Amino acid sequence: MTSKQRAARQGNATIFDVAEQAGVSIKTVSRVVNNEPNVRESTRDKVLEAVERLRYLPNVAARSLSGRRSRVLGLVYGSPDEFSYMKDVLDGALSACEERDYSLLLRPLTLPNAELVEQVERFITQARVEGVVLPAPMGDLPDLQRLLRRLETPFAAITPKVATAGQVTILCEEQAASCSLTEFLIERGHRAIGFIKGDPDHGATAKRFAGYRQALAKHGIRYRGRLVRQGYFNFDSGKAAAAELLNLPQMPTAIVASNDDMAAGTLLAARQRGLAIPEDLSVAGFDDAPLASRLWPPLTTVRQPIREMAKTAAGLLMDRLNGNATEPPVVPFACEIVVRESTT
Amino acid sequence: MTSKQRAARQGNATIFDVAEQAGVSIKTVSRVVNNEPNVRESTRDKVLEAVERLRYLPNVAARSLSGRRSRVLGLVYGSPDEFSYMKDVLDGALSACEERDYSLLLRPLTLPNAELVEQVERFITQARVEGVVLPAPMGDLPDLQRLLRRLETPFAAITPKVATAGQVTILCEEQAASCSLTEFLIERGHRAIGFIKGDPDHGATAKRFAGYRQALAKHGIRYRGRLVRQGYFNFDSGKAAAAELLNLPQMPTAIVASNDDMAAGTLLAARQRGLAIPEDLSVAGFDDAPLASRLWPPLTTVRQPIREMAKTAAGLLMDRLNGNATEPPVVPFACEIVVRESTT
DNA sequence: CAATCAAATGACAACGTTGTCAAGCCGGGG
DNA sequence: CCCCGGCTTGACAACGTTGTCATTTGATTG
Repeated sequence: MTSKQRAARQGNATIFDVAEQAGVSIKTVSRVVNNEPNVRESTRDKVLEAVERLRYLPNVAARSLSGRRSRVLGLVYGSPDEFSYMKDVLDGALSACEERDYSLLLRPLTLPNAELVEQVERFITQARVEGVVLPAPMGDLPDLQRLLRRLETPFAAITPKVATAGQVTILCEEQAASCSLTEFLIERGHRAIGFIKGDPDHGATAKRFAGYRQALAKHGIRYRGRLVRQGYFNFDSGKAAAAELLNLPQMPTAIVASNDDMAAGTLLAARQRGLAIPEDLSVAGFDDAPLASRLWPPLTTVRQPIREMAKTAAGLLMDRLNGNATEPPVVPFACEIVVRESTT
Repeated sequence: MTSKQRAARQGNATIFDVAEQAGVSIKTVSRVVNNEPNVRESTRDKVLEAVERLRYLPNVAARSLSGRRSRVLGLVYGSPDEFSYMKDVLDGALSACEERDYSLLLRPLTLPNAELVEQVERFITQARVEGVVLPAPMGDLPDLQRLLRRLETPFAAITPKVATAGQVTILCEEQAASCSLTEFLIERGHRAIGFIKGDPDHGATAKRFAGYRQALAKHGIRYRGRLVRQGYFNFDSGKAAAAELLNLPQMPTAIVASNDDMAAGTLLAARQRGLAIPEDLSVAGFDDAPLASRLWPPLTTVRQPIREMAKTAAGLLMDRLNGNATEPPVVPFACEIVVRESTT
């Protein structure tokens, strides 16, 4: 059986088949396929033609085994995380990987998790993951960062914090956005503005809260702790927190929830008290999840270009892995306020 | 440098290190690690101890290259698909893969797509994907099925159709569920029941519609085509279709939408006409997306155990790949009606 | 025209595992 | 006591690619 027949039968030609077809050595084929320099133009053409004809695709396992490079990126995320967020992260990361011919391996994690370090270490060493993308709030876990540094595995964190020295950091200006959102309400006459915080373990929580306080301070409005409640980025906690705020002797005229799911909970709590939105209460969220535009009334919220952020994160990470280190690796992204009908 | 030192430095021991440590050959280590028979108990213990001590993890690339097996499963999905659905599919498939030490590679596809076959072929051959999981509606694409058969790549389809002879088929009894849902409304006195169909390219669309008609027939209610509108499984199409139904001279007293997103659109259309839900109009959806419980009023809908279905799909697929073919590979799953407040 | 040097190409080992096949070991039957 | 056969074990090739280094080629220079 000739190699050509073998290729046809198995549906995948090897580098030997291409070399034979093009009348060169396998090493030259390798050079052409990997865009290495020092190949004569005519030779390159011959090889590319053979590649084309045989529909040759390099075997990733052999590549990974031979070279140092596995061409695999890892994506570590919290499995119960809001999924519209993860969808965008996934889309962005995958599209970056596709451009550079990388694979993306997923590692969902349930938090909190005592075995986190062990699980991720296993994930990285076994699959020879070259680099890891950490969408928020994964970049905020000190244990994880320490592990990645120990394994000398570069990573790209999407996070509102800037603590990841030396690593790719995709920064969303959440504090500024939260401040703008709060100001938007202040400018429309609101003075008693409630705020529902997110999960304390997420870096975004502090930033969004800081933006709220910053806006109050800027406009000389006294901060009142009783207008602030703790939530956990989910519907039920938002509903409960909102119910408390609406029970206050002096009910706020507006509530900012730290994400859309909690804003949806706020809407429900308001409805249960017979309040009209936005006439009796303005409500704003964060994230511009698909949910936001499906609710009634549609939510005023803050949109982050998550997909682009994730694509940039993965892209810069791969650039670094390949030595094209474009400094500085800290890239800020701006958020945008989306005004809908839940606010007056 | 001894192999032990090398292992310590690089963070990953090889099979040689383990063999040396345990005083056996690499082949014996391989046998132990892969749970192959015919290894003396005492030998097995020695090896396992060495594995433990060196924190040995087999190199997936070498495994893939050497054996026929890549231990990689592919998940082909439509990238704009409803993502709560994909989240469950992903969760389920990943958890099955984790149990069996497989990796899962994702291949999102935008449909319709002329290059579909080429893209998937590349995906499968390059990464040496052993088998493919096809969540609905991917299992309904004839081109894709033909390709997979040509590549001799087994697959597991999650679909309401039963057309995938010889392959793992995870069946959701959507017609029965749709029938029950419609009957639920009929039993509560509704006679003029509108129906919003889904995307014609999805297998689920026909099944859900058939269930609706079945229920009408069963209760002697005449089918009226004007009460049925075409939608495309998204919010806007649902809203438009509902608006048409609500404009009818004889407005339906209930509307069944083929998924929750279209039901959300229906809610909005009803609100814009000043209708009270469920007093003036009952609305029901399909899928029990997170959205369903966040809307007002919360949606009556149909829940499918998607996560379990995907886990079973991936699990059975891997069992087949490993020769543990437990026939028959057609597994039906029942749906469940979730009654909430959008129906009277 | 020979010497020199850079560019182009190739031979071969290495990557870490599994598959194949042969060999060693051990107990039981003739 | 020897032989047989099954359980254990090991030696070695193979998987398909890249890295290293040597060799060939071709042009340039003295």
